Amino acid sequence: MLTRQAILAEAVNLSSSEGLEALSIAQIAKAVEMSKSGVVGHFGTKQSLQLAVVNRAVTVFQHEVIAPAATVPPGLGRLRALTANWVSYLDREVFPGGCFFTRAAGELDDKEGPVRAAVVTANRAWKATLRRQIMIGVAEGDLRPDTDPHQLVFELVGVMLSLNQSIQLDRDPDAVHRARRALATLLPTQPTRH
Amino acid sequence: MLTRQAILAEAVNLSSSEGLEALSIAQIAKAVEMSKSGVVGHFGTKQSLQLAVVNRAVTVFQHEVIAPAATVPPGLGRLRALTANWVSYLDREVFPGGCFFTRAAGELDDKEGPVRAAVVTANRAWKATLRRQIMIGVAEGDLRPDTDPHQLVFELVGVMLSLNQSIQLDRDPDAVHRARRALATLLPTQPTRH
DNA sequence: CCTACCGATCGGTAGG
DNA sequence: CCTACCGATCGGTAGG
Repeated sequence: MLTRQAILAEAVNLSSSEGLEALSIAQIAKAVEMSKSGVVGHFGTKQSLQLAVVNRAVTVFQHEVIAPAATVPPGLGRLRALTANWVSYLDREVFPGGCFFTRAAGELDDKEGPVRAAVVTANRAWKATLRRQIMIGVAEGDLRPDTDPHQLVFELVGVMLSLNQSIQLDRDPDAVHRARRALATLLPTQPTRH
Repeated sequence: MLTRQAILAEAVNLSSSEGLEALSIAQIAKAVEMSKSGVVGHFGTKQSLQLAVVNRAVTVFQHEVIAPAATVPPGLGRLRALTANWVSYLDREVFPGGCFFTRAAGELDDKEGPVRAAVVTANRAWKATLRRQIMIGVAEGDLRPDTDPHQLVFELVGVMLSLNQSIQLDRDPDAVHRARRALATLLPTQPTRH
């Protein structure tokens, strides 16, 4: 089990910077100083390994972005915590090469199969988390009553995708600042309660 | 020269759906019913082929998105035309698998070299085009005087990245509607002159 | 967990 | 433009 974790950690890093498709059992084996068949033994096929990698990335994301926001009361406050953690997660490059899911999404667009499905599920769950906090924020009067939760999620995700690209492609030192400004426009800064 | 164009057309399609890295000379050769060395003869190396593909994609993008907006007067009007064409370009899937540049950007994040540089240049030129129209719009009083052009470009790009992902990953039939709503929020709907 | 091997595919070259 | 080949790498298996 310990080696399995070591293999997975290496596989997540490799697939985050080289891509989920380019993930190579041989490369992982070399990185963890093991034979190729030793690696295969833990996962069976490359596809199972890819699925395990996606699940591991989900765990990391939950730990880095979602869990720390759980201490903040639901609604606009938690929504702001979630987006702030999200910016920080991209800024700190928790995954080498930027957001693991953005990268995986781009790669798996066209390829049907369980790996794509796993990424879609993770993405959907994350959007649902955001939407839930938006709905609570609306119900509590901290967000405008005519707020369309799906629409706001769409726009929040846009800010994060733009941030990810600005960091990774443009290497723009102002990227984080821009993202925070955009978020401030989308979300009221001070949760003014009742 | 005709065969070169045929090879390029095939290469653009392949790299748009499979990725610029996964581009395979052998696959292209099969697709255009030619020998591998026949293909190589036109480009020398895989890297030159990739560069030619990027340039070809730039030409397509200019033809589909930029050129049709040239009839509209510069400023907010043209900016709105550019973004509308951009939405249409993603909606019609001019490139199979979504925006060629978004995909390439995600893939080339980490890999230094001329191919990455070409994508960065193309991306920068496009952002500069948007920024120029924003500045004219501000100067003409059609956009708020406190508009930060870089900031607005960042947010416009976010809308398009979110649209691309919604179409390609989520396959959300409301994606285009969401993008248009987001754009309407960012850009005044009626260019009210003087 | 290992070595040793399989068939397939890769980018690229030699020689014509 | 072709055939024929190169060394490298791929995912996966046999047999231990």
